[in-house]
Amino acid sequence: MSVPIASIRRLRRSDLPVGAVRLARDLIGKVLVHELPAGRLAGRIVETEAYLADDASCHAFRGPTLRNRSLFLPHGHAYVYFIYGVWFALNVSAEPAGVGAGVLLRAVEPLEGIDLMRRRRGPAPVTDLARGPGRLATAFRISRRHDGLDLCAPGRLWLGRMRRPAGRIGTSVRVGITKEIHRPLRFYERGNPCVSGPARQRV
DNA sequence: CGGCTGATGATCT
DNA sequence: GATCATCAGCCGG
Repeated sequence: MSVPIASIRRLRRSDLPVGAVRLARDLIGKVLVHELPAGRLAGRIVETEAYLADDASCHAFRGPTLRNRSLFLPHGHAYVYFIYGVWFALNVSAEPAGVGAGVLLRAVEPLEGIDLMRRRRGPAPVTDLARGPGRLATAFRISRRHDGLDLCAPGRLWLGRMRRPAGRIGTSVRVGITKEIHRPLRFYERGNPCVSGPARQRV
């Protein structure tokens, strides 16, 4: 049973920077919260990637479709997609309405609800529970239902801030893509063991 | 620890 | 029919 952290405060839309690169950097050290009947899940965001409107690896690059339309909502909305037939991944829309761009949440450091996360993820070290976008969505029970949700509106899924500041932020190329592979659009808290991938990816 | 590989289904061409 | 913003499990060092 994890102890609730009293001072996680909701972020309003005006607290979030506009623009995928700025938002991706800004979300490091912020908190993802999902309130469930069984308890509250919370985790510090430690790894993100920016996907830009003019970026061939962004799902919105070729214009809106049924799948990617949430990326065109005003910044601060959830875009959830299903990948590899198995996983969901959570993004935050990043630009004004009509511009398709977002920030992929790649990893969080679990703060609250660790038992609940394990119920979904199985017995795993705390550092592994939400280490990677698919694991994060599983641990936080994110699914297609949450696609299009306003993360800045009153609701169960939201972004927050806490006292603890972000550590040093590292930058690198993005993981697992085949287009625009050289753009430095991945951000992470340096040295944090909850950052995804092999050790060199969190230095 | 790190590298490799098969699984699995929605989406778009 | 190809592709895919991944992961668990397995094997070698």
